[in-house]
Amino acid sequence: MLITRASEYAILSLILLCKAKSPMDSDTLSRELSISKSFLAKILQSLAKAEILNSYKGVNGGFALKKDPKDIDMLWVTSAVEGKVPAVFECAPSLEDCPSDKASTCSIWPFLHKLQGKIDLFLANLTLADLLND
Amino acid sequence: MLITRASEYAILSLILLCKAKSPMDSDTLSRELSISKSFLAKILQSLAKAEILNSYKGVNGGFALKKDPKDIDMLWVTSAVEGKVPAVFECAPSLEDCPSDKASTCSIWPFLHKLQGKIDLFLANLTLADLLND
DNA sequence: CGAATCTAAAGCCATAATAGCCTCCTGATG
DNA sequence: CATCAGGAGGCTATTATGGCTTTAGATTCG
Repeated sequence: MLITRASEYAILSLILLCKAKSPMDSDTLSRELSISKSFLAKILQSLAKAEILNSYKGVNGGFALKKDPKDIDMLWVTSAVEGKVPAVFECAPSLEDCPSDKASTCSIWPFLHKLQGKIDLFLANLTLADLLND
Repeated sequence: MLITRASEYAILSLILLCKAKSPMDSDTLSRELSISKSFLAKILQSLAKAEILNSYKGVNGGFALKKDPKDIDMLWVTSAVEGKVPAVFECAPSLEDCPSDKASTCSIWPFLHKLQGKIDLFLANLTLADLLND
């Protein structure tokens, strides 16, 4: 969980960038999507750092997909934008870090772990191409 | 998207309530889960309003599942707690409400609609029983 | 029955995180 | 070197999270 608007905006941007074959600048994207320009700029920068987008400075610069749409999955996108894999619960990824002394006998950790696995699998199997095709 | 901690806490509570066969009060649940008592109380009230939980006042009162775990799906839970179906984007559920004059020719709506459908389907097909079994 | 007690329900207020705004800096282009 | 667009940081507004208090319904006991 913990999926915020940043992930939404990232996906929307990727859809537009996928259709536009030349780089689009953040200003154009924010106008097209009616999204806060500065917030979107940070999101695009995150996507660039994650190697999902290429960024180009200067005249006619902007952002463009760095990968094929079929190679861009939503887990990657949300992780890049949220700064981490959207975690169901802080303790879910690793039992070792559990602050509780009940770590080894935690009654809900197995279920959280399962839920997290299902969410991750869903996001990982959903690519940008899946959203564009069919 | 727009899935917050409230949904997490709701799921955690349901898992515990599923295992405890007599009603648990919000105070006990908040201690078991190390969650803010007052915030959890509001979440439990939402789940009660959505007919997912029964609530009992007075001595030995608390909350208990109203339905069978296999009949409680995550779309229902998140909708109840977030106050609405977690929407990818405001315009996604209905094209009619689109504030843009490009409604009928919106270049991303079809993709948003598809994404929303996939998320809804995933959540709707994931029941509390699924998290407890296997 | 009536009082005391238990717990949900509902409101208001404080804090923390997210979303959005603005300005300056950096690198690229012509 | 003038201009364009990304990079980075600080600041504000909005929303989410959490705390606290009061009210209301249910139970127990005398």
